[in-house]
Amino acid sequence: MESEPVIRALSALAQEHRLALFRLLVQAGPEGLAAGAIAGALGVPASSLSHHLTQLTNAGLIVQRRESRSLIYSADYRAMNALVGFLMENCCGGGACAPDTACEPITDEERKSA
Amino acid sequence: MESEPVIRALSALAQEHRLALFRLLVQAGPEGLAAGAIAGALGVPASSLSHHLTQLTNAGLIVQRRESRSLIYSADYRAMNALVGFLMENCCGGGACAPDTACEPITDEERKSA
DNA sequence: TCCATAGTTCGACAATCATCGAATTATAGA
DNA sequence: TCTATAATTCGATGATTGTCGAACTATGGA
Repeated sequence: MESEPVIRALSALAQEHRLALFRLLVQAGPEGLAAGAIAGALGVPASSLSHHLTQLTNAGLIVQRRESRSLIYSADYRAMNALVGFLMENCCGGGACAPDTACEPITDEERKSA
Repeated sequence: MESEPVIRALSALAQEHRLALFRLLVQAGPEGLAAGAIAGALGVPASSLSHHLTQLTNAGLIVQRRESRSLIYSADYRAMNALVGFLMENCCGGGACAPDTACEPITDEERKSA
């Protein structure tokens, strides 16, 4: 994987409203949400939201589909997973560097106790 | 976890040189690398690099230690893992949304075939 | 066709960010 | 103490980004 699309994805997520938006869609699941519903949930003006939706779409993190007059957005889980994989890639030079937990996503247990 | 530190971490990584720098440290393992060695590896002027090192440090993604005249930087794996956990949090509303692979990091097999 | 609804594009402005040389601070050795 | 090495801080500059109202485009129903 090239690093340029990764930068785009990270830049897209590195913004308060877009991070909230992406997480909203991640939690909404494959059904997604209409642009208007998102604007309401986040309290962001329509034109600003549209700008953010474009950024996330260009980054490949979300996808758009039309349903009558509404445009429905949903998270692209594969893109998110690819991003995570890229960050973890060749952790510690590919060798044994530390307990497994150090190179894998934290477990639910760890997350709750944090 | 609050979203503000997550934004800081994502912003820190959303930059060509810092992403390369962070990945360099991830691959270098716990031993880390001296600032000068990093500057050489990335081909970035010392003052620019220092700026980036500060950003990554403030984001909690890397840590610094002194070893004689050199300052050694190394990746903080826990921070990276916490970041990943945050992005995955409550995926699909916490319910069964899709095959497991959709909410977990991709496997090595998938990564290679991409 | 005409109107209402759903979103996007445009344009301008303020704010933040990356860059890099010069000056500065910190450590170690002679 | 004096010098050399290692790295950071300072300061100025150009570029990118977030914001939002107004104007525009697209769809669907009467």
